[in-house]
Amino acid sequence: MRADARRNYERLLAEADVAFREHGTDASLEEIARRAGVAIGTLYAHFPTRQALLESLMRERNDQVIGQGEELIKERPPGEALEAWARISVAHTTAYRGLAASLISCFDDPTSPLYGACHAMTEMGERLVERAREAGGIRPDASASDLFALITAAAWVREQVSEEQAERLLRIMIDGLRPQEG
Amino acid sequence: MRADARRNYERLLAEADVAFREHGTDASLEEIARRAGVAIGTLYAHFPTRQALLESLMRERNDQVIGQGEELIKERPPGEALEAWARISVAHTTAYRGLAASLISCFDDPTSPLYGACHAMTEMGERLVERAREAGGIRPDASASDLFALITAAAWVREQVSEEQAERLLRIMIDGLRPQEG
DNA sequence: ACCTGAACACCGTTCAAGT
DNA sequence: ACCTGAACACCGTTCAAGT
Repeated sequence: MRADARRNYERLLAEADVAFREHGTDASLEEIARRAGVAIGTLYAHFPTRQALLESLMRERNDQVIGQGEELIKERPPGEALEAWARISVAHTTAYRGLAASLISCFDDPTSPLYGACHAMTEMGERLVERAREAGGIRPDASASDLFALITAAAWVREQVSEEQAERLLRIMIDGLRPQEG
Repeated sequence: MRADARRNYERLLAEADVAFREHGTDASLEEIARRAGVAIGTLYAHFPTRQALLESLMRERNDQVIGQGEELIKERPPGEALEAWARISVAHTTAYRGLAASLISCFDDPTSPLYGACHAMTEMGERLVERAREAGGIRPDASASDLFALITAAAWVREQVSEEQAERLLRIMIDGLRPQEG
């Protein structure tokens, strides 16, 4: 990659982050290009779709979330690790308004640039769920895709509503994941 | 209201319903006007905002949901009534893609045309929650706003994902609403 | 009292032409 | 190898002019 191209790439990512933070994932691509000091065609050359841009922005952060899952598995009892990782993932999915929707909609779309990210998260979820299930910490029928739906739903609520309210629903969902009597 | 105005009003509502069903609540207003056979200005004269249009579309349906809540209170035990009404409300909120977001975002915005609908739903939720709480059917700290968040979150998931997956998460959320051990 | 539709501002996306 | 920006298609919203 040529040096000027690399520089444009970095500036586009930085401005996209600013714009997505401020206006959500629907932010204007033209404004991102303008603020990065490049023509709109340059943005499209580097990122053919909005999802591709989003994927590049999330990549590092996503790796971190997976890494934190590994650590939790090593250091914490099953139920605790699962809940802690769910909370980390919700916070992660709250980076931009609209991100939760982008993530859940690529869950079963292998052609999406974000599919890899979803898949990696689901695999880590699978390990945490499996471990908690063996320990009897969660209901036996709970799956990794339930956890994924729970995380994105909690993040979506968090986008729209007070932190207190979002926390209350997250509490209810996590409790609902535990073994049920009767 | 003049007869021709009334006719335009009705046609706009009918076409908006078609468009929202097909493209979600972000459907093109210009297309709705075009299909209704009126100029775009006429649409704006009848419905100053997209939310106002949505509100008119939901009004009847909303009254029905409240009415069904009344019946459930009369005919069913507290826990059962609550769960049944939650399911009815989720289905109601699934009418158009994007409706769950519109509803939750007007929850604490009294200036929104949809505020009345949210408020009515929350009041009915309050009655059902109160009744279930007295019977010990739900956790003592659960509130009507928790129920509202739960319903919209479940509807949002349903918009994005298979009915089976949505049902699984709804089951988890409703179970999490029950009294928790420990 | 209601309707029309041009006008304005904005956006996503492509692609021929430039360096 | 990469960048530019005009061109096209589309949309939301307003408002002066018409009936």
